Amino acid sequence: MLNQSAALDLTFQALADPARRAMLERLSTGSASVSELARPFSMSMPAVLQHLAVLENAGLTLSRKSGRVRTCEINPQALNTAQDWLSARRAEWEHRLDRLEAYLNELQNKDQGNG
Amino acid sequence: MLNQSAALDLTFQALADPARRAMLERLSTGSASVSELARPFSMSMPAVLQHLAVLENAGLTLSRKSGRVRTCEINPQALNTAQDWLSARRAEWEHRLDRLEAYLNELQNKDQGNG
DNA sequence: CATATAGTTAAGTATTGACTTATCTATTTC
DNA sequence: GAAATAGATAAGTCAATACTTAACTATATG
Repeated sequence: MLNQSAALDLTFQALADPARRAMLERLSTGSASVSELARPFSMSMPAVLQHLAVLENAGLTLSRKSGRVRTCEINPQALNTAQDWLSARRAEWEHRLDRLEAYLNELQNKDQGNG
Repeated sequence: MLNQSAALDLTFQALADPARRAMLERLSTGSASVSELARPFSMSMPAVLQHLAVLENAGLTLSRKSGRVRTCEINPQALNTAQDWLSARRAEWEHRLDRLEAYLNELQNKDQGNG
């Protein structure tokens, strides 16, 4: 069990690499084998495996092996953590802007009363 | 000018650190000086400045100096890049699930026809 | 003007990250 | 069952991160 902050660390860290994002983009269109995921990259297989380990460790993907083929897929709830955090920040920030706007309106009304 | 992928690299990288997220959380409630942002942390001032530089370099924050005080704030459009990417992935992924569902329904209808 | 305050720069260290090559293990397929 | 295929593990390299302390520069304030 991982605390919220550590989960965000892993998630954002995993998303910070273009190769890993590309793998997620591929996976968001359907599951794929390791070699299939590796194909677009000019990168050794161990490098690809490390990227996949980062994704899986962050809970962004799942995989199971059948025969000699490992099939990877996106973990449904995966992006929630990240999206929720971003949404919360934006909500807070917009709330603050609303308050500021209300305050400015109030000031303006007072000015009109005084003018 | 930065390409889309490099911008995402910087953004997610910046978000991957708990101290930087905490600073953004603080800033999403209103602007703050450097020392104000530093206060909650048991971290040297240079370390705080480096975190702030990462945030600003990623376009997540803005700052200006007046007198001897530097005031930092959130950059409005900052979280868009990250949020858009996450939304796109989720959209793709859900679209795929919809297609799968449709396909499974189709299969079921055929089965009923054959039953 | 002396001193405290707010921030900045430089330089060094220790850890983590993103790879590499080489080697090795299972599974298919012919 | 020999050879190709799919993936895994080990170990090492190089650069980037996340800090540190020390020293320095402005701007306020008593």
